Amino acid sequence: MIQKTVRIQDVAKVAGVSTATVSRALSNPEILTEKTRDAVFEAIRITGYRANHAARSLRTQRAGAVLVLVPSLDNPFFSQILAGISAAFANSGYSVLISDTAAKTSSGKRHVDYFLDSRIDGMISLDGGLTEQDLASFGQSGVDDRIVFACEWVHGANYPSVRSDNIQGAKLAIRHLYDLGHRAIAHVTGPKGNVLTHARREGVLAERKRLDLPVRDEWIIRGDFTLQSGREGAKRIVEMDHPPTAVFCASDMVAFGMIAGLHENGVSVPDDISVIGFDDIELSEFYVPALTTIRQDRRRLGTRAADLLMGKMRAPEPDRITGIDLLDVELTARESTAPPRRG
Amino acid sequence: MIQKTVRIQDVAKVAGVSTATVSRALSNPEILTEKTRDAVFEAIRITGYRANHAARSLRTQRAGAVLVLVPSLDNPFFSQILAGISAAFANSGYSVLISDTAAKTSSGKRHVDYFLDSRIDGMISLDGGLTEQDLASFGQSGVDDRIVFACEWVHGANYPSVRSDNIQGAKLAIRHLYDLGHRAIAHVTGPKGNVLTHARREGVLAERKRLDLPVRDEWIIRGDFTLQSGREGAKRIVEMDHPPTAVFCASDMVAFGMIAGLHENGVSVPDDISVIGFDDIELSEFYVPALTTIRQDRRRLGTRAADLLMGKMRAPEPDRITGIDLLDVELTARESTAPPRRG
DNA sequence: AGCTTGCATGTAATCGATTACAGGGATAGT
DNA sequence: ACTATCCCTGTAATCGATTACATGCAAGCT
Repeated sequence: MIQKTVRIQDVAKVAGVSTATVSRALSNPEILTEKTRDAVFEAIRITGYRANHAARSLRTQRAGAVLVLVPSLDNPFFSQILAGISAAFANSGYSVLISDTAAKTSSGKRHVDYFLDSRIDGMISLDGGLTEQDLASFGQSGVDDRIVFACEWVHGANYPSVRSDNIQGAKLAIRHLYDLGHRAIAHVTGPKGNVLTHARREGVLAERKRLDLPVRDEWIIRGDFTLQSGREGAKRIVEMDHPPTAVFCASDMVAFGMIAGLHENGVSVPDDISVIGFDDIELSEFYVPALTTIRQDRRRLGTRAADLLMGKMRAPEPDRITGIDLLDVELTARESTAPPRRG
Repeated sequence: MIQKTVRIQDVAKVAGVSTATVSRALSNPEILTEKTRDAVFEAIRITGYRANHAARSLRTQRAGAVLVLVPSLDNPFFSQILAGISAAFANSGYSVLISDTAAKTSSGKRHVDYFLDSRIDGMISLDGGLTEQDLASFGQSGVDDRIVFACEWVHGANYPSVRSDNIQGAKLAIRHLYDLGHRAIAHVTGPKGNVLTHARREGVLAERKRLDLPVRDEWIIRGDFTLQSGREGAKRIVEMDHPPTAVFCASDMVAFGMIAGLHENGVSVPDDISVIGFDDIELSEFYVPALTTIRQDRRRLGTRAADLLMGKMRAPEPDRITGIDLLDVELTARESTAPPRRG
């Protein structure tokens, strides 16, 4: 049964008032007489009226939606951040659109298009790897001040961002391995150019230096946050003349790939080699061996970013605060790390 | 630099034509003279014009967006389905909105609201657990024929759906364990009321009967597709007087939880107990032991559903085909299953 | 030449909600 | 009683793109 659209006029007619009054009942109920207000709400109930989003959006020049850019939905790491964002926007009148940047590359669609088509009012990017071109487009379109980064960020650009203390996290990881007695420590990094890769490696190098640990170029292994890259890292390690006794992986997914890869080669974790990850996704507790890792407060990363963006979108304009909101991380020790085997 | 909005009028002025012509250049370029068309495109280039989505949507009465309902983004199972959906809609003019139904329950927002606000033209639900109330709302609003289910479906309701052959998958799993020599086989189900739970259990029971396997009530264990429920299942199993020698888990995530839980209790997989999952998410290959599982073609599940929905949305109306598109599944044998230990 | 046909383009109504401004009624003050 | 004030409500313009209908022009036909 298709029922033809109920317009604000229909409600007005039923309630015996003007369209303006109906509109006000919805946006400013307190300025109406109680009697009028009740009549309108009753009419809305009777007619089953629902505001047409397109019409409202056209008139108010606001889209009522925000876009979240996710590097990859394959990685369960992002789910809790998204949950946090969704929760924060739940009763705000904004819809949350999610777009997977990895999937989107195939189509030629650019993200600034969402702004330019006035489909969104703001954006949270969990992807720090936007192209120069994208960023330039944002600048030119004057939407710069409705963009917030979470988790990742863009090096050198002045967007507000919420992020974990990655350097500190990496230091904690190295320190943990050191305390267990490890000296030969390898690190599987994230992909080239990624800001997290850089920050975490920086933490590794700093702590390694501070503790005066032995250094070997081959112990810094390029990865890309995927399971597959962890497995490849494992292959590299088992072929080394001087293999490390412990590996710090730049993400939990990499750590899983690493442990799986070592396992395939008959190397046992943590008996032969210790492995530590980064993120503390839910699965880490359920891996075998349970993964020692650096915990990020993913949900808070999301809610903070959402609150930040809502503030930006509400602000009159000149509020060009581009602060960095740094969240603490902590070590979660489980089974995948242990003292090195006595040679 | 904020530049004021370029309207279709501005383009028309620059090109020396009417607004109608500009509009036509965008929607029906072939009906214009080459000369006019070029002039319009040139003017669009010069002015940097972008169509206002709200205005177009208001006039055409189409939202240009579809909504995908996901039970939980925590489960990486859904990522590839989403990727498939996104890819299918990539150049269709539709945006894809993603909503996590688990996260949404906290807010009072109902999914039919998206239709009623004319924010979306159609919906793909990966969640078969919509409330009666939701379904009734869809029916009343006459949006029934713009809804497609993928992966899950609603029992007894006549929505078109794309799904894997769950019964067959369960049978394959049981058969695989049987062939390895197992006779005492347990099954951790999905949550109560879920259609997948039902189908997979049905497959288990049918195959168990066909192979004349021993039956024990406690060998059917209630789960809910989560890691946690797998772990709890493991706890139940280790406390049994007559524990099974193999367990078929209703999802890979449950299987991971199961293996982790068994491990915590000193039970080794597959040496002591074999475990098989369902889904074949990417991680299954990287778990230790690598998980034997039933493979679903997740990406195709997504693209098929998307194509189906696009057809529905294009159709004149009466095309009320409510078919079921059943996709084949296959067994992927890995390390987590092995012949039972010789007592 | 006069008339039809067909095609390209223009004019203006329209989608539905918001809101500036106008208007009207009640209350209070002199 | 008359006027000023305030508050509530109504009228109508507006947001920007689409499209039914009108128009005008050129080509083809008799």
